Amino acid sequence: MGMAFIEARDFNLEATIESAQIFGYRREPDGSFLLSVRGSVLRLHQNSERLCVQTVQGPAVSPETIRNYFDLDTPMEPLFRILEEEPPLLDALTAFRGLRIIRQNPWHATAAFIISANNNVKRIRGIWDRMCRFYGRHELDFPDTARLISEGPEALDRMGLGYRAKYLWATANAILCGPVEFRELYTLPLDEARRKAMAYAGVGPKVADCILLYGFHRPEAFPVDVWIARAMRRLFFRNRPASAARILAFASKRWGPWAGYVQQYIFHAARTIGSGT
DNA sequence: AGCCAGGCAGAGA
DNA sequence: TCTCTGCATGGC
Repeated sequence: MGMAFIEARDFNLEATIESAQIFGYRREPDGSFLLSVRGSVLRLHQNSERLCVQTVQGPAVSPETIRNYFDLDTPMEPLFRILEEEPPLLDALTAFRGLRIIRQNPWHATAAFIISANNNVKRIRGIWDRMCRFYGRHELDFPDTARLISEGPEALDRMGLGYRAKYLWATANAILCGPVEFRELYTLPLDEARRKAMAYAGVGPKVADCILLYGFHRPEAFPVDVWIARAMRRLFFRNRPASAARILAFASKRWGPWAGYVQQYIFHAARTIGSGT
């Protein structure tokens, strides 16, 4: 069983994993996390600035891959400076300093956030687990597009996605048949990438920004869901009504390339610390 | 027991 | 472009 230690400064493993950017993981009683990274199952434990990585299943994962997966080589000072200059966001920074955006599998992000529409985190996790158990080789193994399609649309209908099943089915087929177009989302200008992403079934403005932020690591994307909309109105719009489009424009202008990162701190704070006062 | 959930698609104005 | 509605399901 391989074991490695990785120096990880300005990193908060718990906040990173539990901030609902990924849904397939298991929290162990001792506080460590079990999750699938690039096809292998890892057991992760953080001890101050040291990350302990154990390979539980599959080939050993290199430290470089771990650093890339958790975005550990991006200096966080610019983000911390931004958050320090925003009084409404100081609590979130204090609570979750070191929360980072994971470089997850693009298809996983696409599937997860198609499932997430008009849904709740508990249930999204339940659906994710069910799909891993049915399609995968183990309980953290989410199916790739080919595997999903191999079982036919009826199998997907039994996973509890409701009306989203047909969206995920259509999008899985589109991605499998057009992998080059899918990969273009890494490099296309943001608005063009948004339009391309929204061409997939079940992908609107919000899910498109989730796909770009979490799946293609484009931190300038800023998904506005009901939690973010509420928090932003309260923190920056004096509780006045503001459309999602207006909130997005505000965030992009104010935080630019870090908007998506700021969003993750606001989102996690809104869901865990609460929206009091 | 009804409201809500990391919204989207389609229709109509 | 904008607003409005129906939508599957289950947690609370």
